[in-house]
Amino acid sequence: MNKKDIIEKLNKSGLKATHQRVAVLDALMKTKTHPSAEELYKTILKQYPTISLATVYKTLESLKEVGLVRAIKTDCDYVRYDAITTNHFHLYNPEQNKLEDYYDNDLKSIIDNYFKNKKIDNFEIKEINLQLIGEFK
Amino acid sequence: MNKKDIIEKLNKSGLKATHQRVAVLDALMKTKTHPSAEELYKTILKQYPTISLATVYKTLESLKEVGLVRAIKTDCDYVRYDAITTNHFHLYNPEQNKLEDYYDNDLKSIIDNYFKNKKIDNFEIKEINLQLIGEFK
DNA sequence: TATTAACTAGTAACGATTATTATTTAGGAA
DNA sequence: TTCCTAAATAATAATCGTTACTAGTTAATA
Repeated sequence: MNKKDIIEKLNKSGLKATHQRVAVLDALMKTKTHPSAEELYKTILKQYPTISLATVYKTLESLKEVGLVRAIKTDCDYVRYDAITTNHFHLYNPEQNKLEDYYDNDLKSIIDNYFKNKKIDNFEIKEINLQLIGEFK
Repeated sequence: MNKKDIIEKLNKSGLKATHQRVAVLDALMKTKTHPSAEELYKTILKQYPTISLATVYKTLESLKEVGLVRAIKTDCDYVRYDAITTNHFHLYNPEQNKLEDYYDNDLKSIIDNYFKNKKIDNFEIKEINLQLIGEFK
């Protein structure tokens, strides 16, 4: 995705398309490692040496609020981020601290269909968060 | 579950059955709110006024290592704990910061069966972590 | 181009968690 | 039972990811 598209994405979400926000969203969309704010900051510094770590945090928070970005909590002690593309799940290994996307439309359908029929008392599902813990081979 | 059973549980797991560990496990098993270490500490203080917060943290870590306790990460900024009984899922609302157990053997079977047939390349599942985000009514 | 609300940089502060260390204790051996 | 010792705890300092603060800057609109 090029810069124009990113700027449009931001504007559509009601956020000012600042250089910093474009840089953060761009960097996050380009990686598959689900970086922390700090990792993202270090990456962005190479292209944008004056950006502040606090800005990266604040930007991620703003992007999260408008739904362009998702925070992923794992067993590790910092938050990792995910540029939202489509519904997917995650594979995680705590020893390696490795986190990967897992796309599985079949499983997604199965779970979605399940909850179409089975309603939970006193709870309305907005989002399904599935993390598979295990070992990468 | 009474104290004797808790002590046995600890011994079976290879942990010394100290008063502190019994108190922590007992308190965690008695609640359904999935408390944080600090909340648990405050609860335990009433019965055990000399226990230290650091001990609660360390104890939870030990119990987690042997599989008697599970850490639950949510959108909120602290870790919540769960005395493991049987496989279950969680319902969570970020605004209310409310976290509840969700038992659903049907869904559990569906997912387990799904992964009996469908293997993920280069990944062996050890545990399935499902959080349903939504609104309590 | 001028205006201004929104945003950012730099840094201090916060708070959940972990590390440290002197003291205490659980559980096995004598 | 008493003794012994490795393991655990209490108290508190330190850590570190994240957030708050504030003076200065900028994107977007007229």
